[in-house]
Amino acid sequence: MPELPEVETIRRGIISYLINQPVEKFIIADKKFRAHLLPNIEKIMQGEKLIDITRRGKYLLFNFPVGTLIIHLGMSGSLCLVDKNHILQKHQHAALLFPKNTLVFTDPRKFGNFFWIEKKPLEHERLKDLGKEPFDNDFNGEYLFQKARNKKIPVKQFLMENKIVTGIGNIYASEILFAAKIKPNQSVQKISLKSWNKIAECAREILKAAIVHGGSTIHTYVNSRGESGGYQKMLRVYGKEGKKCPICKTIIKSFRLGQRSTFYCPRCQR
DNA sequence: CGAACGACCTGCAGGC
DNA sequence: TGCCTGCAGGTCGTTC
Repeated sequence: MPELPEVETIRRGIISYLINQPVEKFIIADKKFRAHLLPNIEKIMQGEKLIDITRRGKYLLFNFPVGTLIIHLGMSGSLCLVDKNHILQKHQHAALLFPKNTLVFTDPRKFGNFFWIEKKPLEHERLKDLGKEPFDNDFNGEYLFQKARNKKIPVKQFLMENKIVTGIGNIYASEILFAAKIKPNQSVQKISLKSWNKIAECAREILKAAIVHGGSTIHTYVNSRGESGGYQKMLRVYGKEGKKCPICKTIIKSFRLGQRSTFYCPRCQR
């Protein structure tokens, strides 16, 4: 579900409701989801005031004075704000109760992860090797070009490597390469600096537009209504196999690349 | 070392 | 209606 735009949309959607609020209670409803936490975490977090919610790649960081709760939503995870009297439903594995709202973590497939780290969250094992953020000033064609040396993989898989650039997943990788007019299976060895610049530029544009429109999937995180994000209807190739290319009307094709479905226009992308 | 692939989970759509 | 297969927004660990 969540790539960078969805995670960022969640962050923006909940932060104003929760910032500076103390945690009244932290509930772990399902012991089997991937909660890498201390046994006494409920006690540790009780009464702690939420200082800020930040993001690194697809990870959300809930910063408290005593430490940081790091949340990754996996494939099917979501966070939503519900009323105080909410009763946890199926697949709702954890909840953070604040004075005015409750934040609920829902994740049918249980690929999502919770971590707790006391100091320096960016040095957490899962975060320390992440690549550049697409919106970093020095994320550009030159950076990608350098990273691609010594690599022999298709460009789409390259863009989905979090050690190269964080936050681009299966949907946006296809969308970005369509915008950049590059074939998903093009070897990174064959891509010119000029094309890398185009890819970097398109990545920023696509991701920015997706954030502005509330992501492609879940949109409303308040009162738990799971609506589609506004960017869903702006997708140009992802999930469009058999439909016409919005630019040239050629039929969009799809194939498997690295075990992931991949979409492209055979005429626009070369 | 990089690259390929199975594993982790549950739900749903489609074919028979 | 039910069973089977394959697929779904991610990423880790193992193997070659």
